Amino acid sequence: MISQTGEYALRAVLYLAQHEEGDPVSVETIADDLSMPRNYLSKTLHLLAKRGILSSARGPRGGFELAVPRDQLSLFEIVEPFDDLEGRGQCLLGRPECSDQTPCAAHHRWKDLAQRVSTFFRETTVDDLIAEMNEAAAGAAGNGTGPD
Amino acid sequence: MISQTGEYALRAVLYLAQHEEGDPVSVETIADDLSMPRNYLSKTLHLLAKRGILSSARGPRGGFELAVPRDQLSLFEIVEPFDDLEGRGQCLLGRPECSDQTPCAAHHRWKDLAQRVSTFFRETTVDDLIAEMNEAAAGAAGNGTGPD
DNA sequence: AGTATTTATCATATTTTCATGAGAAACACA
DNA sequence: TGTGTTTCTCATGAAAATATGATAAATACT
Repeated sequence: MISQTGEYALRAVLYLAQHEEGDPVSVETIADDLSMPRNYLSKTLHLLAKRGILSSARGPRGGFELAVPRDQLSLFEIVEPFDDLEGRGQCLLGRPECSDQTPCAAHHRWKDLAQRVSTFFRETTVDDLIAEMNEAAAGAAGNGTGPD
Repeated sequence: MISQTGEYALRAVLYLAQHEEGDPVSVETIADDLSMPRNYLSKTLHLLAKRGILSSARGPRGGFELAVPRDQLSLFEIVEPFDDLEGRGQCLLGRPECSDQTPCAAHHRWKDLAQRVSTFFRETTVDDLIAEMNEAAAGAAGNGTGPD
């Protein structure tokens, strides 16, 4: 659905959202914890910083941190620099123009689903996912399954 | 959503479904009409033939044609040899295992949509798309917009 | 049999994506 | 001012996806 790079971006931002207290987090730490290629992640996060989604600082006590409140940061903004989620690539048959007026063979059956995917990325925030993780963790704890 | 190759496969099969009367269609013809790389398409269709979706014949009057009734051929079968639509790649965060029991942060919000996409490919047939094209064409004809 | 046509197959090239490595630039702290 | 830490940037490499070209194998037709 999304590229490897987009997935790295998403997971790294999620990680930063969970470690918001205190100093920024270094690429080294993120890459180690999430098993990602260090320098590649560095470039990826740098681009998100240029987009204003993260802030970066060099030198000791430097690193990356969120530059936007978690509940105002959509998945779309994180992934969009790396993957074309809308516009081109929207048409299942790859047509540059595919609309209600100039539909491809799949248009009417596909567009609703494509729209839902688009909406998912635009309306789901980082905060939503963090909240869901916490709920899942809490649910597991009270489940008899136990933590760990 | 799907790879270039998967898209070629889909469009070519659709083309074959629209030209089912008479002789098989040569790769040359399809590639020309749909603006696809000829030899690459040849390999792509060859794989579909090995899967039993198309039948191929060499020599004069040879070419490809559907080996399965249009209304029994799902988009899934056509695209699956080229794109992993289910299983891996299903998890938005790329986890090898992601289920209700071991959910990723996005699992609960994403799975319904992923399921819908999966269902779309499994349940939509070539015949469905052809029918929709014909309806669209008929609609345009009666619309005042006119054909052409 | 011979010839033209068409798929099948192999070798290779190109492009894009993903990844690694080294050094420059900025910064905190002593 | 110096030193170590970290991002930034560039150069390069590896792998996968996409594409091209040439030839072999099969077939229909004369």
